Amino acid sequence: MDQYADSPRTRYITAASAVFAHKGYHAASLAGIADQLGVTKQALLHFFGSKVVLYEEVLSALSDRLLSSIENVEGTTPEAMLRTFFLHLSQDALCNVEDTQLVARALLDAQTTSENWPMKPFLDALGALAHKTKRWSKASDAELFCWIYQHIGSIQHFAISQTTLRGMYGAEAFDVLKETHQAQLRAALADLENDPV
Amino acid sequence: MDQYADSPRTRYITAASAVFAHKGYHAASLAGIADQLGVTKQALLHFFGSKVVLYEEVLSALSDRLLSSIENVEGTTPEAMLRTFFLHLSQDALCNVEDTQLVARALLDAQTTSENWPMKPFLDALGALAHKTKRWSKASDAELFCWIYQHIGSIQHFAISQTTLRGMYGAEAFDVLKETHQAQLRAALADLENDPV
DNA sequence: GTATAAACTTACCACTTGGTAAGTTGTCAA
DNA sequence: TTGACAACTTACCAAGTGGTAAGTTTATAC
Repeated sequence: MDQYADSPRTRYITAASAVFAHKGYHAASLAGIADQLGVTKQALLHFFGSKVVLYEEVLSALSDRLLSSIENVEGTTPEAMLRTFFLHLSQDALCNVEDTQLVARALLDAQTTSENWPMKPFLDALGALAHKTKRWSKASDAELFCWIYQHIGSIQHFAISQTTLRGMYGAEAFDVLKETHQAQLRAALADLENDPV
Repeated sequence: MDQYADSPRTRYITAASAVFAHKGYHAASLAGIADQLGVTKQALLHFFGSKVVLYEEVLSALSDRLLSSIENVEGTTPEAMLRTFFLHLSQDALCNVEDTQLVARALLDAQTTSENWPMKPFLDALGALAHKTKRWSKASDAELFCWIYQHIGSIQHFAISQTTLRGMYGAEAFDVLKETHQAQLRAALADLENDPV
C-alpha cells in the first residue's frame, strides 16, 4: 500500500476513480484522466501498464474503502453500529456519490465481463455485523442478506437518481425527498433490538 | 408509431435496446448493433441519422413500456393493483433484465448528460395509483414517493446484481435469495388496506 | 562527479469509432 | 416502360482510442 496520501500512484487512482465513476469504463479515456491530472496518458501507462489494470486498482481501492467503512463504524452494541452504519452510508451515498456510481457501474458491467467481486468482503462483513443484532441473530442467511441488500439497494438507487430527481422535481422538492428518505430509513432501523416477529 | 411488430425500424430499436442495455451507450457501437441484425451500420444511420438519436428512441420506447406496465395492470382495488404491479415488476426485472439495466444506465449517465427523463411518466402514474390505496391516501407526496422509490430501488438493485450474486454465492444460493427477496417484498406489501400507523 | 533508476514526455502506430457521399437494389404506382 | 422512392450497401474519412518505443528530466546513492 502507498504510505503517502499524495503519492503519484494514489493521486492517479483517485483521479481515475472519479472519471470512471462519472463516465463509466468505456467512455473514460486514459487521455481524459491524464488531462485532469496535468500529465500525459503515458504517465498512467507507466504505472499501471494498461487501462484495465488501472480500472482494477480503482475497484480494489473502492473495495478497501467499503470494507473499512464497516470496520471503523462506532457504537457500543451491534444494533447501534448497524444503525449508524446505514445512516452514514445513506448520507455518504448522497454527498459523495462517486463510490456509489462505481459500484452500480461495476454491477452493470459484470453481466458481460466476469471479474472479481469488489463488494464481497464488504457484504460479508456487513452480514456478520447484522447477524449479531437481536433482530437477525436467529434468521437464515438468506433472510438476513435480503434485508441488508434491500436497504443498500434503496440507498444506492436513491443516490444515483439524485441528478434525475432534482431535474424532474426541482432542488427544493428533492431536499424534502432527501429528508423523508432518511427518516424512512431511520424508521426501518428502529426495531433492531427486538426479536423477529 | 410503427404498426407492424417486425417493421425494420422496430426491429432495429429492439436490437439496439439489448446492446445498449448490456454494454452501455459508449461501449455499444453502431457496427456491433448492426452485426447482430445482419445489416451494416449505415442501415441504422439511414433510419436514425445518428447514434444518439437511436439511443433516444430506445429510451423513448422504454418509457412507453414502463408506462404501459402500470396502465395495463389488472386488479379490482388500487391495493391489489399496486401489489400485483410490484410483484410483476420484481419478476420481470429478474427474468427480463434489460429494461432494468437501461434504466440504471440512464440514471448513471444523467449525471453528465442532461436529458429528458424517460422514467417520469412511469413514476407519476405509479404515484397516482399508490395514492389511491388506504395506506397512502393521506400521506404526503414525499412520503409516498420515497416509499415507492425504496421498493423500486430494492428491486432494481437486486436485479442488476443478479450475475454478481450468482458469481459470489453460486446458482442454488441465488435461487434461495430470489425467493426470499420476493417473500420480503410480498410482506412489505401486505398492509396496503390498513390506515397508516 | 558519475551511475542508476524512477517518473515522466514526445513521437508514433494500428485500430475502431461515428458519420458522409454516392451508388445499388427492389417495389410499386401511373 | 418508366419514374420515384424506400431500404439499403460499398467506399471512404477525420478523429479518437489504447498501447509501444525511445528519449528526457530529476533525484538519489556512492
